[in-house]
Amino acid sequence: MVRSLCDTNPCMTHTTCEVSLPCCADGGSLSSVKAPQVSGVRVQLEMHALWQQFDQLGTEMIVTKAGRRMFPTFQVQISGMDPTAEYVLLMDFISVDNTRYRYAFHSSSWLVAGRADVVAPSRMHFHPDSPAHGAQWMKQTVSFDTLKLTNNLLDDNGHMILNSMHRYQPRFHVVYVDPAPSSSHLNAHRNFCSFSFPETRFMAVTAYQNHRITQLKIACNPYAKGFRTTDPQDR
Amino acid sequence: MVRSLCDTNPCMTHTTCEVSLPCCADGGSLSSVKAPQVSGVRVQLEMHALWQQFDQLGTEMIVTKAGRRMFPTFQVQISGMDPTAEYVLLMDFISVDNTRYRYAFHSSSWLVAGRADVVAPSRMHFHPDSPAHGAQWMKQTVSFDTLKLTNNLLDDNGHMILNSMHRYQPRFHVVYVDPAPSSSHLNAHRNFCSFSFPETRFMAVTAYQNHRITQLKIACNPYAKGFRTTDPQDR
DNA sequence: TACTTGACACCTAGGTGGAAAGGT
DNA sequence: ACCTTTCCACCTAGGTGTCAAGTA
Repeated sequence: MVRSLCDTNPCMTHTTCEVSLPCCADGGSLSSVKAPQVSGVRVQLEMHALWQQFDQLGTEMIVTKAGRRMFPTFQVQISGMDPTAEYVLLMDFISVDNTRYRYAFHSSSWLVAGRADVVAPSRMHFHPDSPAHGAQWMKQTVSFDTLKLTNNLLDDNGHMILNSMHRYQPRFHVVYVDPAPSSSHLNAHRNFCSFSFPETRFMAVTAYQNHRITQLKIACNPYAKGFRTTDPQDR
Repeated sequence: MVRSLCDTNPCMTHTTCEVSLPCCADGGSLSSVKAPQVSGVRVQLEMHALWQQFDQLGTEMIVTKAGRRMFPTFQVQISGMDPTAEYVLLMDFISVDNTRYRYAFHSSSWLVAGRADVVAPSRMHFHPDSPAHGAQWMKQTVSFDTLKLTNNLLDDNGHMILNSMHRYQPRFHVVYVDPAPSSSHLNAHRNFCSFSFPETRFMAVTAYQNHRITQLKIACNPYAKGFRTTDPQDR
């Protein structure tokens, strides 16, 4: 099931929508003329049911100084690429709002705690297999399992820097590597398309707040098997 | 210290020598005209002292059905590449002679046991980072630590297929990826150079024969630490 | 009070040679 | 007799949440 379209209409529904790269954002009129290598690209989120299960509780992702993996892992199945063209795949994380949150244990809900802190340096995470041909990307699931989240503003390990107690939306970008170097700058806005899956939004935290999130992580993440007690809800 | 030269003279000394790719072997007159992207490439074997220590005892490498890593690992430091040119790095293993061996425990030596068995299918192992630019290859040691050896003639995991009780010489190849596709076939012999380090020769075995090799492996390979007794020769 | 850090036990994943069994 | 295969305990390497302590 294709869950994302590579068009430029700001999408307000709760399914999927396309967003522009910050550096290339325009009114939408220019970016609607996409290069044929990206215009047909379709992206499907893997482990969709698991993401939804977390999203319904309010997904939290741990950030640490050393860097922490995401769970669930962001994985996609891609189709519609030019098999012979070369692509770079990358991710970034954008702030969902300008808000700092706090968790109210008594009501088990997130409350606004003020304006967002100073914005962390925005980074791009290139998929380590980049660049590769369309055929390579499409033949199996593309996984960002090595991506790590950190709250260390001075991180020099290339991890994604996020502010704890802030909400983020992961974004996925497909960039066509134009073999003509002269045109690649002029047509940069034509050579990529971006995808956001609202069910992958999450709150960055240094320790889990919602106990039901903790339990779901323990139940589903194989590395947390040591904390399982009853109800072996494996895989 | 540069230990290998990219020339075409068959080298009979015990230091280093260049060998041609089997498919491109010629009299030597043609291949002496190398493309500038490979003519200056120099390769230095890492862990040279360790390799020599094993070589003096007669290096053995385990082969298994599932595939076994090499120890020591084949690692090289490269210089002299064109930083902006693209290269593919690969390895293969050639039979040192046409002989099958057996080990005489009483004399602790290898004896000829007849003609070589039917030759195993020859494979190339591409370094997983291939292709990459010269600058990338040169900036740090290139390691073939994921390469595995197998004695399974029907292996479909891409491992290197070797015959047990036969002797092999690892070879390392640097291939310049010519951006002009039409010329890459015509000039294939100009676009690569190869390196052999005699101290990396070894006997393929399914179980270690020389006990001193076993002890040296246990002493130096961190994964074999469980078998260490006295003399903590830890790295 | 509210959040962050670091040490820790407990996992997954997979690389070692040993030892016994299997094969020819 | 000689070689190969399989299972195993013991490692390395690193991903989990917990808990106590630290910070402001």
